[in-house]
Amino acid sequence: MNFWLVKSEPVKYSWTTFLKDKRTFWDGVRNYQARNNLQAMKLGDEVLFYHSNEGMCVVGIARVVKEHYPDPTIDDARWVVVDLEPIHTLKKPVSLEQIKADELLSNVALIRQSRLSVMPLKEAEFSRIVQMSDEV
DNA sequence: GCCAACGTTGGC
DNA sequence: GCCAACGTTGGC
Repeated sequence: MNFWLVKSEPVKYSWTTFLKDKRTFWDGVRNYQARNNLQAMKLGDEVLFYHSNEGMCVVGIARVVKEHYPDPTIDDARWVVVDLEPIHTLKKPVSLEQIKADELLSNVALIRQSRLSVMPLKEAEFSRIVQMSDEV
């Protein structure tokens, strides 16, 4: 299994909306690196959901329920989406500040490449963030 | 194929 | 609202 982190601006698509929808297709990715990450996602992979701009924290855990397929919102074969469903809301959101301050997380792309919207996480990084949310 | 100009993202 | 990072575009 692989682990990922996706970003969304709460103004555009928040965790709350996601919970209400129960399931969503992750669209809007228009960056090749992020796209490649989407394509690498496998059924059952776990995905941290991060609120960018407003909130700036990891708020929940989602799961890949359908692997990549062409983005239905655009007539352009280059872009793909995956389907995600929420599996857990973090008891305490983990802020960017906390992630930055943590030694184990100093290499995550969230910090090093702030503009990337879909990024892989190592299992250790994933579980570290979950641990910081007081869920263990 | 290089590079300047420009647009977008996202933290502060 | 500003600015740094960085991707994309287009002229040469």
